Amino acid sequence: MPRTTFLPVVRELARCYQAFERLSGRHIRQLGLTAGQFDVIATLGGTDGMSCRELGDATLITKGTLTGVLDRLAERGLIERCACSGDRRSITVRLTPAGQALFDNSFDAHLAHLKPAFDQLAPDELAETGALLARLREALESEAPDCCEIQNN
Amino acid sequence: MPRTTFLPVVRELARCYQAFERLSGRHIRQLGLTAGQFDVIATLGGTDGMSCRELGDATLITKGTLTGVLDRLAERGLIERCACSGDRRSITVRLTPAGQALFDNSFDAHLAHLKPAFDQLAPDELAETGALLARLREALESEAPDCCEIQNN
DNA sequence: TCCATATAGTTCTAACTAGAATTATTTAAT
DNA sequence: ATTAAATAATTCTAGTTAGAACTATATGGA
Repeated sequence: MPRTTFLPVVRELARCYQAFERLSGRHIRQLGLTAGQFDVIATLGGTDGMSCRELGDATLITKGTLTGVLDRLAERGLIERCACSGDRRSITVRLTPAGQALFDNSFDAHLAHLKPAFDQLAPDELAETGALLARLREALESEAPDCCEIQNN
Repeated sequence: MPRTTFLPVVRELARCYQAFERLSGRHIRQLGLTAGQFDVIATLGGTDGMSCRELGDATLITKGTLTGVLDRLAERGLIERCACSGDRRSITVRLTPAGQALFDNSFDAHLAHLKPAFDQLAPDELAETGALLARLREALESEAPDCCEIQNN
């Protein structure tokens, strides 16, 4: 019996993700940012700030890592942390005017950098890819619950 | 105009890859290995060794990183490096008997750990996912050539 | 009120990451 | 034979990674 029908899919998933990171990362580095830093800037752009928790959820950056990423962005004056919510455990992270300016100047340029690659697929192919990836992700998540929330059995 | 038809796909790609890494990594860590270490063991398993270059290509591990991964595997006696090829710049990396035993004991178990997730998709869905990922990867790679091999224009 | 538990963010550790620079060796062209 | 360019692996740097431990604050019972 063929014991690994899914291994080729795993391989393509990894290679595809890596190819995206390479194309995307090359441009982001030209902006003087890392992938994680750009992710934070792009997520905060157009909002009036969010907590570390929300930011971590939106960006896929783990909370332990997020602290360091925010430290470096704050050092460069691109974001600011303030205790503006009622909960004193929580902080609100927000783009500074400089961070907002960077977002305005770089986000569309970054999309333009990526667009030619995605234009090579037909719209319905792209949509189908997204749908299948979502299905696969749900399957993977159902076997690896985010936290300890193993639902009864 | 909708300026970002492809952003949702990017998002799903990242989330799906991360979900896989989480499911896979959890099991691999129980074996006392990291993802990269397991990748090397799994790639070398059943072969009679390969060079760092071949290993890097097969595993998606960058050559700078590979040195460190191999160092740690060698420290633990799971792989060995020897200068067996004609080219004295090159080394051959090979599983030791202990490494081979680890491969024999863990590879099938790891597949079994992943299988329930992939079983949630129909075979033709899996095949279609793999095909679309391959198409997207090719598109991404065509815009970000691996090295400096920009083909004429 | 007091206590157990949960949550927000930070800190810590070992390992991985890309990319650039370095060393040793090989190959190709003079 | 000699030199220039290419290649294999290692080293180096700054940053990211997951996970676990930690501190501070909040919340929901007894």
